[in-house]
Formats: sequence, structure tokens, C-alpha cells
Amino acid sequence: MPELLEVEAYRRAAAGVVGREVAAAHTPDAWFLKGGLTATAVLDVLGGARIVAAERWGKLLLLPLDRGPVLGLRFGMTGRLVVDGRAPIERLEYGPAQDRPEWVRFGLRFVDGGVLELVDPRRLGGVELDPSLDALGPEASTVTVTELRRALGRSGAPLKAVLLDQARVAGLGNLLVDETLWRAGLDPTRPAGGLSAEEQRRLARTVRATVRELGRRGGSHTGDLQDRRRRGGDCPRCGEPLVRGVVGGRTTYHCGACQR
DNA sequence: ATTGTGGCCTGCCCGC
DNA sequence: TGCGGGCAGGCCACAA
Repeated sequence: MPELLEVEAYRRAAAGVVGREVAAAHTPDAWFLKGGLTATAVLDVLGGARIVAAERWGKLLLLPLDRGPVLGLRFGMTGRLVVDGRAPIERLEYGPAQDRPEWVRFGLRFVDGGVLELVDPRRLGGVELDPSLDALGPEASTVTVTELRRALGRSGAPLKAVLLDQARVAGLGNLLVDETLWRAGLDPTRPAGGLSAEEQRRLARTVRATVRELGRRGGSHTGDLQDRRRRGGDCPRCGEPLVRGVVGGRTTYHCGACQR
């Protein structure tokens, strides 16, 4: 996904539909409806309802309705939001360049004529009513050292796997985590529970700073590591060849010299 | 309970 | 040009 930064851009775009009344729902793909949701239920709940806010927790976009229920949108790896024909993010780093009508998996048309669409070629995203927030950890962009210490706990899992786990910290994805750990000088394979107090502080600070800076630059793909995140890439800091591996089930690049 | 693996689904890019 | 393999910013069900 769309990691936290991209979903935040979607949230800002979705703020444009706050106060508007839903006239019709477009649900061409039953598989995209999650948690037992059906096309009929979508119409029942959303028809005539008004969206009262646009919120985000981690990578989950939340659109509360005046009738009470909350519409939850997830974007998978290739999901994009288009509001009134305008896309806050034109093209995702690893997504297709084009924009085919059949990739629209969910849509809302408003009484004023506007439209909100979720476009997702790979269909890894989804739409859910009243998504549970119990399983989401503290928001990464504002995570404190206390929250982070709790998230890391005494876990023996690799540091990177814990940071990717939305139940421990919400919002970070593969690119933000690689960039953050590189900036913090921490080896992604280290046991998460083994960080010193100083390293925990440094990590919490680096998570927040990385999210903020890449947000200003325009997205999760704007990190200093990004253009070296390929086979044969070198560390931007020391020039050593980056190590490519799999950590937490995801392709991982890190510098064996700078990250300890 | 925690951790790791495989699978989901589709499109693109590279090498043959 | 065509085809197969590998890869992709996420997440969930399952097994050990």
C-alpha cells in the first residue's frame, strides 16, 4: 500500500466528500467486500447516508457515516483512491501505469454528482463495514518511545518483522521500515526485544522523523535508500554493497556495515 | 502466544 | 514476438 503516507494523502482527498450524501454504490466485485459485507448491505447502509469525517489509523481509511456505521477502506499493495476524478497519487511505485475501468473495485456516487472510487488492479485491498480497530497498534507517525518499547517487548522476532506487524505499530510498510532502520543504523534481523534503551529511543525518534520527512518529500518511495534498493545497490552513506535478503517475509535491503 | 510460511490476485519486466 | 519466471509499498489463515 500504500503505506501510512499514501493513505494519509487518500484521507486528505476523502475529506472532500465529508458532508456529502451517498446516492449510489458501485460494487462490481463481491470478493472486494470483506467481513461478510454484501452489495445489498452496502446499498442499505450507505444509500442516503452522509459521510461525516475522513480519518486514518495506520493504513486503514475510515469514513464514519451519520447513521453510525463506519466505512473502512484498505488499499492492499496497489490500491488508489480517486475522488471526483482526481487522484492524489497518480501512480504507485510498483503499480501499473495505466488506469483501466475494470480495476475500479468499489465506488460511491454522491447526490451532488461527485464520485469516490477505489482502484485496485491486484484486488488485495478491500471494503469493510465497522472494521475492528482492536488489532491495530499505536500510530507510527507519532509513536513514543514508551509505545515502541511495549511493541518490541521481549520479542525474539526480527526487528523488521515487528515494525511491519500492524498489531504492534500501525502504518509502516516495507519501504518505510527499510529506510527507517537504515537511518537508525539498526540491523533488521536483530531480535526486536534485544535493543538497548538508547537504541529504543533512537528508533522511536527515527520512525517519526522518517515518516515526517518522506511525507514532505511526497511518499514512502522518496527515501535516501530507495534508488539503491535493487540488486547491486550500494549504501548511500558508506558505499558498501547492500545486503539483500528476506526478513519478515519481505524483500529487505540493509547495509551490513552501517546497520548493527 | 508467538513466529514463520504460504497463499491470495494481477500486472509488468526481464531473459530466452 | 511469445512465453515463463520472478517480482511487487499488504494481509490473512494456518502450522509448528
